Amino acid sequence: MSGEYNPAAIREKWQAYWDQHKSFRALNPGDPSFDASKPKSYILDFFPYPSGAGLHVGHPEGYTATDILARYKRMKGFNVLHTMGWDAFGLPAEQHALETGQHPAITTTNNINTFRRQLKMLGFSYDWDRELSTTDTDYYKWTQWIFLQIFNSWFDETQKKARPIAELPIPADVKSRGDKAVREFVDAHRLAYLAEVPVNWCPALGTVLANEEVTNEGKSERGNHPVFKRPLKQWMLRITKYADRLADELEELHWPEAVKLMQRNWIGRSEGAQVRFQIAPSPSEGEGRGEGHDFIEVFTTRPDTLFGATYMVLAPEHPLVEKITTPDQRAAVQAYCHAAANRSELARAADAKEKTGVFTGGYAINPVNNEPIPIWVADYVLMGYGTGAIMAVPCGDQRDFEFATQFDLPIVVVVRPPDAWLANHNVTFDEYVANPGALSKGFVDDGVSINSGPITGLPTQEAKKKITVWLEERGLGRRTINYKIRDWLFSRQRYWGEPFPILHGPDGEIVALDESDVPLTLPEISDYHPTVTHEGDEEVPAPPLGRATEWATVTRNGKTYRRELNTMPQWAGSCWYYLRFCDPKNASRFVGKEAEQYWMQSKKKDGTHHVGGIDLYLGGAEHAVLHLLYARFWHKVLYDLGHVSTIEPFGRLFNQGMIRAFAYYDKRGVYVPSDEVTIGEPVTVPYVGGFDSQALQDAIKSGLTKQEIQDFVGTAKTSFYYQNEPVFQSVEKMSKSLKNVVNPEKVVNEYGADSLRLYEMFMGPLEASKPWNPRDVPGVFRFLQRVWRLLVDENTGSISTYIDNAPAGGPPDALERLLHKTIKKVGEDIERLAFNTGISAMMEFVNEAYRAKSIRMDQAERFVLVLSAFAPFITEELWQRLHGAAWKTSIAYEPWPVFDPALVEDDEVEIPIQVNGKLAGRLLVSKTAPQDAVQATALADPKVMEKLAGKPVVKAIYVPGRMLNLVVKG
RNA sequence: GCGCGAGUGGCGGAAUUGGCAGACGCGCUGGAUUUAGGAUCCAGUGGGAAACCGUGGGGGUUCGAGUCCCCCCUCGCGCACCA
Repeated sequence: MSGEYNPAAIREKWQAYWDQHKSFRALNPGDPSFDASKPKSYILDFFPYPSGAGLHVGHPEGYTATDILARYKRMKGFNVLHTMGWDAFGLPAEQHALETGQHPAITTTNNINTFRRQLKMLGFSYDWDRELSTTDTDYYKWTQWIFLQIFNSWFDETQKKARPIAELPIPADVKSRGDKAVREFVDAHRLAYLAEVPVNWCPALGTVLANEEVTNEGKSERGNHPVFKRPLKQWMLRITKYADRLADELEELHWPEAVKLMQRNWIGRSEGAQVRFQIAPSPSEGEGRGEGHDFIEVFTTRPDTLFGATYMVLAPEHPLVEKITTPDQRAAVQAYCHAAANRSELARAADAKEKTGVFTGGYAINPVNNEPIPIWVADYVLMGYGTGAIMAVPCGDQRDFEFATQFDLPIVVVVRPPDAWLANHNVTFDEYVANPGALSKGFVDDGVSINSGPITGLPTQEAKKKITVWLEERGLGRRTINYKIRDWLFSRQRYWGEPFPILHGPDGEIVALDESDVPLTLPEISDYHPTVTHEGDEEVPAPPLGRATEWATVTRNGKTYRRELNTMPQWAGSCWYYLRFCDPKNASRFVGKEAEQYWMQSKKKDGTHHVGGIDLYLGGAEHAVLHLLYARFWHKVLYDLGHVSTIEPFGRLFNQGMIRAFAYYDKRGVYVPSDEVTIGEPVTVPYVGGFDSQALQDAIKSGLTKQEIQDFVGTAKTSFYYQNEPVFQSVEKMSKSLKNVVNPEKVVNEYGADSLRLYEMFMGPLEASKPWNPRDVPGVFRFLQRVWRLLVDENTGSISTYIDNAPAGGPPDALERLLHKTIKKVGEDIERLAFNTGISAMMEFVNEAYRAKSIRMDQAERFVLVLSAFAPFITEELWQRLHGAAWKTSIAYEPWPVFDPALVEDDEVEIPIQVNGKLAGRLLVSKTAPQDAVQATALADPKVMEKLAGKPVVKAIYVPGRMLNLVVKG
């Protein structure tokens, strides 16, 4: 090898070495030579879906960050668990199979091979012996096993935890009704159950879709086919039982607050009251209607406004609509409900500005004042939330207010707004009460109850409590908690997923396979298309697994059973992979107890256990809600059943920001090719700020001239040119259509893996969304070249002449001090995932050593150690070269260098001298210098004297080692 | 509409607790070396001739504000009739 820095050759050499020596194998408790005295660190990436496109630059961003931390922790003496696997079930491979006929397993294997090869190029220190794929039989065996645990348990409300189904108490009256009744009772309490639920049904794809697989236009994300809401019998997981724990137990986690908030919002816990409204005989209809026990139950968070309830609204799907509607309103109501049924929920929400609705002709009795109030049907009330019916209080709710003003329904003010609010809206209290509809908005916040019987005069919070008690005493209502979260729709009509370990008996009996019967492997089929069958008029999904007729039929004890033909959603495999990584080869358990306890339990500084065991879980924000919520739910079930030892899986969570791309467009808003844009003199040109290019083009098309638009929008500075015309820079998502996708493999080939790693970390804060600038990559490459030339003689390839072989020790020189600072700074920055500033500190050190053209051998070694967490390839090579014949093994387990706190602090510092807060001069002083000495020196400084202009100092603020501020009058 | 986050040179960004704004890198300018350079090295680089002015805009607190408070603007993300 010649002496020049050759990243490609170095990469190949060390990649092979690490592979051969299994350098990053992590030992488990019980393994020979496992060192139990070391602390552990479990550092985990969101595992990828191995798509056909291979790695994009977003993958290495997170993976490099965790790799730096993993390498650092290893050098700090931790046992590190750092692993990689594949979330490989899912729709793309199946779609590919539909198009090409290639089995999804083949596509998946090919894609995994590409991903693995590309990841290995980047030098990540994964324990590749622990690699797993959710599609491995050995893996999904245990996914099915966990499903069986969920299926075979129920939620005990008193203990607030899951328990084995065998422990479910069966009420005597159920028992007395026989085996079938008992079976149905049990099935109705399982955490996994079959239910008829409204789902997103896409006939063209032949499958049910999750909400997030449906676009805002009510089309399928794949293929853009229409999607309808319809009831279907599907597998559900009872996640709602865990709503409180999922919300409350977020508290202790070291997670971004934004993610916690998103999860809490998704769970959507709100406290209020359920209130019963009797249905009244309609005045126009006379007697005979609404007799018996008919009542409408509503949920409200504002029971204090009950006296202002002037009408009620039912969702169009509400079961009582038909009963309540009077004959003369029937046609209108039916038409309205029919129209609502044919619009997706999303379409209904889209035109939320316009309230629609129709009067049923029926009335209900307001339980607090016995007033009859009209019952309407309107689609702003959703069947899926609360009871599907509301009491409408126009004065306390913005939507009710809008509806009331639109349909001219009475508005009764029952909450007195604060005076400030009234003043803000230019009305007096009397004017507001007399005519609240005159304003464009009602008052919906907390105030003081008025015209409200027993709660009149009480502030909102107290009024809520008192009226709830009042209702409870009279049997009219009770305190309730409502959640937005729904049970988890857990089945898909697809081939490429985990089969359910479930049999259906001839009489509708649901039978789970024994634990010893899993894995239930996917059968081979020749056609992956889902289809529909017809049951009467109904289209019923026929999942592709139905084609495996032999597989699907099972005979037991002379009875014929049909296998469940649905498969599990892609989320299933990712719900527990972090547990399998602890013990991936275990054949008898989903994870060995000892391994689980070692890797998943994490101690806090005070010695107590952290609620969640994984020390760092890092990935994109796109999984902020669903994946993390589902995985937490499974984990809690496993905890309740005694299978895992922590209540939460992910102690610390971090979201990396998205890497985007610069894009350039000209004054007409047309994109120009990025690689032909040049930088020139900054000029000020008319600019269409606030427009994106599409909006701009639309504006031009709609008749505005370029000049008119420019006059309207002002000017901006640009220094980018395309064909001598100034162009504007914007930041966009990388996309195939804009042709701005950066391929990491190309960057590796051009600059080396270390440069790619370093650049991705140097771009900016890990959590920030930031643009990829190809122009900046050579900067970090040059840094690595400088490191190389500092330590290696380019002509001979032996150790550089800059290296001074003086023994370590002796009086600390400036470089030694800087090295100690660098070691401290880089270590701290790694811990807080601030890699960009750590890299800049290393650059400063190299610049300094380079300026001096001299570095001691022991300093060189310590610096290489620090750099090795970031740039593993070049540092392995340098480590070997620095040691010559004495070299033994990889740098990866060398101890992280220690810094001396005394050498990190400078004794003498330059501090600013300010006069009235403005800089007047600088002074080199001892850190511990007393104020009077510093002040005396400062006052003698000519520049300071000039600033003071002879005025007396009335006050002086001195922060030792930081600054001195002299305050003068005037 | 509601919630969260952000706005700093020509560009990416730094400033961890209210204490020298612009670290580090890119780009640019000048010089050295070189047959040549998209290589390397050295120096300079917020604006302004200067006094001074400068962290989206306006106000405030403070000896002192990029950082804290109030109002507004812009961008990004999330939720979106959740009663």
